[in-house]
Amino acid sequence: MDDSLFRALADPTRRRILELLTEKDRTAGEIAEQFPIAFASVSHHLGVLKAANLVATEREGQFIRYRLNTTVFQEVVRYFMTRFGGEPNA
Amino acid sequence: MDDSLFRALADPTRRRILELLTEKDRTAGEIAEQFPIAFASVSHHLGVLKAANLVATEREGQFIRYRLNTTVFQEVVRYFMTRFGGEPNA
DNA sequence: ACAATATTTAGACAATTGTATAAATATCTC
DNA sequence: GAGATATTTATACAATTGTCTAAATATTGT
Repeated sequence: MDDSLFRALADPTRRRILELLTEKDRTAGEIAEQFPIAFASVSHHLGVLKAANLVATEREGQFIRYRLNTTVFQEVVRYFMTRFGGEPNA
Repeated sequence: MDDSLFRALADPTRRRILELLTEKDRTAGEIAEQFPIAFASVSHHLGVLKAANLVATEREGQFIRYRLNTTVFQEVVRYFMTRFGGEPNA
């Protein structure tokens, strides 16, 4: 399991971004305007999420649209299920 | 979902500690000797895991035994299932 | 080609974090 | 109670991170 994945999930702003993307795909600007921090800061968070493969992007003219990479979330769930989902210890 | 939980999971040493605890409960010393870092550093990590409620402790004489708190892991799985486990977006 | 809009990248800085050593606390044995 | 073992807490420091402003890149429309 990749280290960048858990580091990416460690920040509350990034988790909020992911939750926004569960509702619908959004452009960087649409995402950024939901937060009180600078656009450049949100862009940085988006970069972290993308590096962790939690989101994917597609250019649409001047806009860049972000969407969830649901595959990776399934891997996260599998990680927790297999390692920690079992019966309690002796 | 508590912020301390995700921050606790963000460190690879701490995730390794959790994996060790899936095998069997262990004392702080047994855990610490698995890592190349100082005992005090491992103790710090154990404190973080405990603060996040990912582990619980019980004193056994001079030893302190750590065990997984499986309840919290189920909450983590539920978090990912409910928010990100659904169908892909439009 | 220029100006406007959308987004990222670069550089700087303060806050957080992981690690270390040393000191403190707790338990056990003699 | 003194000494040994187990563990945590305190303090310091280097590395990482989140945020900012300013500059750079990309696209669109005139």
